[in-house]
Amino acid sequence: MSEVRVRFAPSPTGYLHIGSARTALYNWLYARKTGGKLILRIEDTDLERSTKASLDTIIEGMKWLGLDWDEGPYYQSEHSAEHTEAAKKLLAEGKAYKCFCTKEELDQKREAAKEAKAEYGYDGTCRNLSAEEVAEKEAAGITSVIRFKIPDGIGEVVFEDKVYGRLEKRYSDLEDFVIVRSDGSPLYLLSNVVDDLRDGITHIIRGQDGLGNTPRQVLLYEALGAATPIYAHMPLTLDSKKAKISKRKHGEAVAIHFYREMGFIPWAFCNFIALLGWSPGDDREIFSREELIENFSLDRINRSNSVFNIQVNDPKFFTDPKALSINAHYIKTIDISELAGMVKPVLERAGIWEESYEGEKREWFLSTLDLIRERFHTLNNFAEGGRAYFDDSYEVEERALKRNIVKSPELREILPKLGERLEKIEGFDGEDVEREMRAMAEELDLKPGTIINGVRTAVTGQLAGPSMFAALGAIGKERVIDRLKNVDWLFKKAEAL
RNA sequence: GUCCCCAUCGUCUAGCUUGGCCCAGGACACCGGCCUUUCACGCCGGCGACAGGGGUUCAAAUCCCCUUGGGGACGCCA
Repeated sequence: MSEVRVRFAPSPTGYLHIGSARTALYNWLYARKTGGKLILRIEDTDLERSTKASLDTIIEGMKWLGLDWDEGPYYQSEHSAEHTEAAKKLLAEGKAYKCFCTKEELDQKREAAKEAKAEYGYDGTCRNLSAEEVAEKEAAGITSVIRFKIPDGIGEVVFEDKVYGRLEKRYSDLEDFVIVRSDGSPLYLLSNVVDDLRDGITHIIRGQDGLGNTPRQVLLYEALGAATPIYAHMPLTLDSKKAKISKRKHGEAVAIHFYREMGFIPWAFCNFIALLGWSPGDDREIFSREELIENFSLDRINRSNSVFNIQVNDPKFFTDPKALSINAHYIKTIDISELAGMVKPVLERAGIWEESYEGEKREWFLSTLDLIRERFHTLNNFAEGGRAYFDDSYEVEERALKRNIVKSPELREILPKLGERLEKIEGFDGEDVEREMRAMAEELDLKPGTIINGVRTAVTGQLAGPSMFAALGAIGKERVIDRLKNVDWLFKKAEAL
């Protein structure tokens, strides 16, 4: 059996979104699994809408996701001569014909048919023009498009889809479609087939929205005297209202770069989208690259569409909760030095990165990450909820302020005093600190929790976090004492509430 | 309007090919409890689905039909 060759063929008319990323991922997985090749081909024949900026974000997105390709990028627009050549061949063989209907006429007919609730396919006006009629119209300077001629008779196109099984389409349900515009430029249906032929594509893995094109493309392969590739149509990704995901409607929340900006680990994101329409057949949901490649197969792709459950205006989730939970899983379990490499750019962007984290403070940096990563969901959390561990510029959470400061105004005096007491103790290990706090609580006849939670709020700005004493150890004696002695800002904030 | 595809918890899904092991399993979310100085940590528990109706069969989530619902395609877009 010959080598598997698959392709990812985006059109550069926007950013890479969830749906296209998943298509890219499935193609990549299949190529890697079979030891085949993934070809990246840019379908830029729509010059009007294609942009360089869009192309760049698509490539960046692929790279960020870690989906590498073996050939390309190839550009469809560079092969338009081949496409029109193929069209001419079909024309010469009588498998296509020139159509002189104008766009306006056709639009009108389509509108009329729509209103009359009738079928609105092409009616075949120019299908049987004689050579003389064609010559006459051309002599009169009327421009024409080239239409592919659907075979006559009551036959049907039959093809096998890896996901949907055997599919058939009657010729009578197909209309003669345009393959070359009146300006001589080729159209997608044709270009796509010609390119796939040239690139030696063996398997076409694409979204189910391409299913309607398949019968026509199969006909094109046959007319061109070529064997058809193997098809695998994947179900679509819908939004929570069950509408197809689109850039226009959903904006940033479906853009790949959005997930990078929000602090996703690339592979965690791949892991998540892989599960939108595919499952291994058992309960596993977390896969390393190698495991996913190993387990992936086309025939375990679902047939039904899935919902990408984006939450809008949800204070807790900015995207599908499951995506977040998978990301959190990776944050918790990934190798700590690998995590450090991912947190670095986040801290840099937040302006709180220090070179020493890769030098003399590396030990401290790694153990601190390990301490706080437990309850984080995104990499950005390290610069948000984790900010106090790295810098003094942290904010205080309103909920923490209300619960731990507003209710205990006496802390305004107590916290600085605690700072002084801690200053006097020898070391700074958890036990000593804890003993000191509890002793102080007893002396003042307060619940230990009041002091401990007050300290948490003052020193980290957070309501939640790791064990307080471990946290203090990570932040360090000096900074802790400093923060405890200067709690006025907190109480001013509390008063301002 | 025509054609095509799909249909299991709120969401992602397992089970459907080869009916019985499924009064349907897991994950996320949600709710409750425990742990604790705290928590979007952890642990334990709970809620929660075979769209509806007909068949076939000793037996149907699994097979067949109809209805309903959802999606897609029908461009001189890709």
